[in-house]
Amino acid sequence: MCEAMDGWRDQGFTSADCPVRDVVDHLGDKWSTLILSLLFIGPKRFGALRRAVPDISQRMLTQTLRDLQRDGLIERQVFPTKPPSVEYSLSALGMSLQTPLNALIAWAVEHHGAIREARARYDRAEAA
Amino acid sequence: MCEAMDGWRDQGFTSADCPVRDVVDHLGDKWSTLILSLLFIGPKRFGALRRAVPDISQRMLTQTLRDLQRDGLIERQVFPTKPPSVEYSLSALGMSLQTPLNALIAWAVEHHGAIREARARYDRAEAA
DNA sequence: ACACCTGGTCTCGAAAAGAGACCAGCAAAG
DNA sequence: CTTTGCTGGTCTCTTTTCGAGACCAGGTGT
Repeated sequence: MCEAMDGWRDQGFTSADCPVRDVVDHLGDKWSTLILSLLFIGPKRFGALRRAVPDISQRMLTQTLRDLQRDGLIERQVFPTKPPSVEYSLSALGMSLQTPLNALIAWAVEHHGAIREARARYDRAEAA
Repeated sequence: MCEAMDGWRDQGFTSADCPVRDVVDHLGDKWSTLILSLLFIGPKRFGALRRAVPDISQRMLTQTLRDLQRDGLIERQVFPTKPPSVEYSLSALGMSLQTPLNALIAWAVEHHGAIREARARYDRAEAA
């Protein structure tokens, strides 16, 4: 697809290592963006994240966190407390994502109404 | 999760109609972002999109386009040519997404290397 | 008559996600 | 001193989703 990236297409990206694919696919994990936006506020423990996103399964939370950690966006730190607690926090790389991601979130908030209207219109039209 | 959205949490969003969920989930469709980034360049026909993204199945392309259309981000126009051709283009709403989405794409391009390194580091560490 | 272009839809097997049980280790309650 | 609960996970099972590829209509070129 990097055919799309006007200025970037000449840099020799194939589908496989196209930055857009590589990065956006992960943000497209449905949960990743959500988790990141929570960590923008500050470090959170596993349980806190689970409570903050009630409809994520424990399994997916674990997996999402691991993926983000693997990509170097977040850091995992285990504290040897009585019930050992695990804290997740943004890495420097993760921090740098904050600005563009927040811009996107702001767009979402601003145009949410328009999208819901468009959806309703579409559904009404196809019902006929 | 809208607990996360500092300023927005008090506006009465539940999980169900939280703008972040509603919008980001769709961008998280893996293909949506890709298709949108192609349409930022200009209107494209179905076949052109399929050729531009070689590893998308026809089924998913159709579905992705329909979802984007439903959300009012793109418009579909049928031309009654000999083999009827269909052109997809951005709506005004879709246009407004261009700036924030491009910011994200720019981030992806800039930090792609760092992510790949982090990934390699992680994989090397867990292999031990 | 034949293959072929267009933009799709239908079916089927594989892969991924969700729900929920289960686990170890320790602490406080009873 | 047994029970209950908290911690952060993993394992299994079921449901959803996805990808590959066949098929379709209708017109055109050969």
